[in-house]
Amino acid sequence: MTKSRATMTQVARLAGVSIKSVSRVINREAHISPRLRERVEAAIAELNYTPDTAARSLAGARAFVVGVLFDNPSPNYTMNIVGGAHEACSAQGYHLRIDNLDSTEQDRALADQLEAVLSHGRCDGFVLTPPLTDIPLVLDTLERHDVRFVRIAPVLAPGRTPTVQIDDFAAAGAVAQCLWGMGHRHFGFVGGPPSHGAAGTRRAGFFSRLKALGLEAMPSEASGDFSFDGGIAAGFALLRTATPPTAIFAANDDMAAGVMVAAAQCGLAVPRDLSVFGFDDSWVALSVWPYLSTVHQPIRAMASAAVSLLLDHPREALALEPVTLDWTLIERGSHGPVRPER
Amino acid sequence: MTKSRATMTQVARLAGVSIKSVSRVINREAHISPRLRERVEAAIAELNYTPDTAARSLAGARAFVVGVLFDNPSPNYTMNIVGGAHEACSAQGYHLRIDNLDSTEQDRALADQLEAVLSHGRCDGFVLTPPLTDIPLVLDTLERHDVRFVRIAPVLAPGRTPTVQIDDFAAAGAVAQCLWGMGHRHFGFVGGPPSHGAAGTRRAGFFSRLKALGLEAMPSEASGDFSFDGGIAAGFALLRTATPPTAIFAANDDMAAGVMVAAAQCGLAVPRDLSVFGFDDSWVALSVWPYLSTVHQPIRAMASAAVSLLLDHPREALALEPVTLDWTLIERGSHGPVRPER
DNA sequence: TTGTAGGCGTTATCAA
DNA sequence: TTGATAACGCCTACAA
Repeated sequence: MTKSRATMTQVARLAGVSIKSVSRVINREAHISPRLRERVEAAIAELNYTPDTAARSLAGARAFVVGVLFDNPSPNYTMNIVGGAHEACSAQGYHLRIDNLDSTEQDRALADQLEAVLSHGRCDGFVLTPPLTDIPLVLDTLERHDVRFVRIAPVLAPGRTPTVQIDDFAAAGAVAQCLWGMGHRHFGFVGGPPSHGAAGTRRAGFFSRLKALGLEAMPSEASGDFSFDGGIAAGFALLRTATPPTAIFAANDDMAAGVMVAAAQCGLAVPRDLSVFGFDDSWVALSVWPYLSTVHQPIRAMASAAVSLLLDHPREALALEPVTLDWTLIERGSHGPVRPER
Repeated sequence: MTKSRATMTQVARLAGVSIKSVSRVINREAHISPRLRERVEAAIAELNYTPDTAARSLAGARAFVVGVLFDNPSPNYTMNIVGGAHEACSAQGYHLRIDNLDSTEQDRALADQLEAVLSHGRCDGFVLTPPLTDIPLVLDTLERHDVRFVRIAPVLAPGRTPTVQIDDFAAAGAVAQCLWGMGHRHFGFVGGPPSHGAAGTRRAGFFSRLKALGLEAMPSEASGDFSFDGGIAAGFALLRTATPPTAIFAANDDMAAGVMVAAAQCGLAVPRDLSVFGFDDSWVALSVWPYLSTVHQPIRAMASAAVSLLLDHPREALALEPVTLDWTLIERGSHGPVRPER
């Protein structure tokens, strides 16, 4: 039952062609007659042939390995990235490597971590996720080593490298629009740490739309650090004031969940007394009650796209034009119309 | 700066030995004189040599790939499994494959999924996670294909295959003990679906200890399905009764978080009016307020151990004696002493 | 458009 | 205890 896998030689024999021709078909090289290709493909199908990755990487230039570099505390986010990247890899017979860096380290230590990763084994390219995407040292080191990489949702120097992203600015604007449409006029915003640049973009999109809508008093602000704890603290800071906002937009879901906790502690019911909006549509959005209204970010798809970018383009032809995927406004239970003033 | 990696031949030349001897040292084979080994190791260190995985797998019997098979909806759980497994793999120069099966499929479809996974590429072994660990069809298929695998926290036929686990029974007993010690006498238990056998073990451990402690009225029960939603529903079922429990133990954290929501809806404050205990110490435990008291399960370590089991033992020497790791009772904010009867 | 020869870096076989 | 030498399955040159 354990029949050994077919080899290229066997395929060639069955198709009555040379092994090199089979190789050409497999690698979609040019200059092959349709007739030959057809016969080879038939043989491949009949033998259920799959090229041997080890042999290919030994003989050729490719390692058939793609790496994901991450430093994101949220397992939800990372799992989606890994899942999406892995899917794209495995569809093309590539392996996925994942390496967790610690960007809070000193520059020197971070550089060492990177060197270790790079010397660990051959790799055809890397996918970078925030906040690594915005650390100059990381980009510099990778470029110096002449390694290909694609960044996901970077903020720093967007045009510098191949990129996959969503339009954070527009999405945050849509949140503002939605809340405004429900009558809210007093807003709060919970931002992220400087290292997560996307928080800044979301803030800008939110504020900009509100201003365009005619809002005069800009939102009160508090800074979380993209964490649940930070969200609770920020929520208190925003809510325990003379004129608390009726709607709070947090730059990610974890912080939004924290804001909901703060609201409950303050005796405020969500969404009756306070509307809350998050960003990411991560796992936590469905682990709070009411379910969190948020912006869905297609993280898996973004990671897949990043890998495809890496694999589908020859070494020097990586488009620098960012690939921009669609976000979706997810209106669940944590927001609603503003209550009439008492 | 991009100096190409050293090869075995170069090491051999530098050490003044044959390439085969280097190979022997690398693979820790027997019958090598200390002197030779020493020289080879010096050369390896000097050249900073790392064996080429592709070449090794082409020439040898190993593929240098380990697979993780999962079907667990919780990204936290899966991420920890993947992280731990990956760590162990990469320490030994192995790649990690991850494959998501859908065990809700019909037998036939599930078998097809497995066949697809198995024919996808060579693999030196698999790590199975619940609930796949307890599906006879999966075990049978894997064994029929003569594939090595280790199960994590299986319930079905524990001695049948190499296994890594914790003592769910004892851990659940500790929860009972803790709650009992705080004066609770009216308990509720939220169980899981039959497919997740561990829920049954936890139930048994909880009930058994309570009985040993002298409790007469066994806990009221409700079944969630290991989900947040299920936990909310189960919480309502348990709480909206004439004599609601003062403490509820849920078989996992997601359900416990749901119970907390139900409690809040019922006007019960946690832990003042109701104590809640979860199991797993997953991400959600720190995304609710108060933080969830729970049992810490060393998931990463379990996955690492599973991979080590696979890699450190020759084909037929996989110990059947289960490897049992330690759990920890994590007492956070969701439980406390029972309130005196009103 | 197709085919031939050689080699990638390692392990396996067999001999010394 | 060591060392030649032949695979492993494929790709890169080059030739036809």
